[in-house]
Amino acid sequence: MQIQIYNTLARQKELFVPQDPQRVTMYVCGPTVYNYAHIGNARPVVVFDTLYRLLQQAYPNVIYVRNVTDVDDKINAAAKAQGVPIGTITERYHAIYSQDMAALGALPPRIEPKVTQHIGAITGMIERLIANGHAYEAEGHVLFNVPSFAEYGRLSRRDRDDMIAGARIDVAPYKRDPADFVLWKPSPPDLPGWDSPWGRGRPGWHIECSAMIEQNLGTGTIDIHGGGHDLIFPHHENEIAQSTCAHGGRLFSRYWMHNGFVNIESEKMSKSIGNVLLVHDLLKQAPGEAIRLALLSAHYRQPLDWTEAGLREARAQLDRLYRALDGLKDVKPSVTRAPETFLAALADDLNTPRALAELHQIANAANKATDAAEKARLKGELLAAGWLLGLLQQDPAAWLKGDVNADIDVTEIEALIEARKAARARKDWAESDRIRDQLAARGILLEDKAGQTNWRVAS
RNA sequence: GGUCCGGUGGCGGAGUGGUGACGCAGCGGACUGCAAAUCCGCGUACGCCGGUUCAAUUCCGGCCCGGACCUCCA
Repeated sequence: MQIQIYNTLARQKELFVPQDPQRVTMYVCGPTVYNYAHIGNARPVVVFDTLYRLLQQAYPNVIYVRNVTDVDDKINAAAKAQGVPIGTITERYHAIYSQDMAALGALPPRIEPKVTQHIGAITGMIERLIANGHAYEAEGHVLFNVPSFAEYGRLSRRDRDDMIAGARIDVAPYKRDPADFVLWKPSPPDLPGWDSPWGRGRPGWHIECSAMIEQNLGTGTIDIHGGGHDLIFPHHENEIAQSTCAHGGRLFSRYWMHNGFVNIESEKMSKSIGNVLLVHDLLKQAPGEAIRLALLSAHYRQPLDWTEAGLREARAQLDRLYRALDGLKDVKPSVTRAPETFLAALADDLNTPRALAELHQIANAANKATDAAEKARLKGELLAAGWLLGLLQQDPAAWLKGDVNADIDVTEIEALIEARKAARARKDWAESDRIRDQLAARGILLEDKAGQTNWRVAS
């Protein structure tokens, strides 16, 4: 399979050629665990999970690393506000994060490194950068010296003057150059800190990722580095500077991928507007699978407008797809590979809208199929294609009957269906329709098919 | 100001130098006791103005509108 990836470094699609096809490596910037994840945090998780699934289809050994940032000033603030140690905050929210992302169908990454377990790697890397002349100590801080790296600005296509002109924060007096950024900063006694050659302190944000990549994937070139669009500058630019300079100029990552942002009902999601949607809350309103489909319904590089209508539509789409699968419930799938048209869509820079269109085509063919062999093939294709998107792996009946309201139970539904069947047998249409309406009023929809009556929950 | 991305039918959203992806909603038909589901069909969409071309929504130029980023926000 030939995979095309839009490489931010080149600003164009490129053929994906891994450094070593036997060991494909991907690193994605993960969460800072101090709060519930919002829908914007979920997009890269779902997008790169889909890429992970595709890569696994194409390569035997894909090492996907997604970090957990468990040292951060926002964590410190949350711990202080709640009067608990930072570990209490980070463990709590990491656990919630893992649950919520699993509910969205995201596979766990192969490696999930934590910053607190990589302090040695961080200080080691900083020491090398100082020895190389790329970093320096000043007033308890260690800073990366940006002018020492000629390529700085290549990823974000900024030149130094712009960066300085655009700086919104007063330049600290100890910086040699206004663009220099912090690798290590001192910690007062009331904040978490680790002993280092530069005194007790904690790592800057950017160095964490460089060090975790180095410790988990080595000092060689990684294949894919991903994250949100906003991370291009400064975070990824700085990672490139740190890792390239610490690795003797070796290429850091072959491909850089960035997902677009999520807006909420056409507005930017922000705390000040008060429209931040937490995955944890959305999961109470809709199945994780519907949320996932909604996130995959636009191409990953485009902005995604999150709306209630969009979520409803995602649910309706899944109803249709699961109904097709339900129609094949007695069929044994005969293939385990998605059709080429579907794979081609995903392999074209993860074109999930096109892949979804192909999925609907398969469902349509499945609904029409009468030949047993064709049904068996289509069922296999539906399941295999669904797996690549992280969809359609539930029992169709479980999806269609899943959210039965507490005020009605299955026995009662089935008793009413039996009563209706009897009424229909004696052509008592008034009674038959009365029962159907009664169930509909309680959110249960009936479908008469081939002499049988199926029911499902209205979505 | 700099860097970058968009403007496609009622809605979402792909894509393409020349048969209107796909889904949701709607309408008509088949099926059904009637429905639902399913299947079939329908809607003359490509921001504006020029240019290139036999042909542009698709390429080029200009304009208008919207959005993102510009030192720690996915």
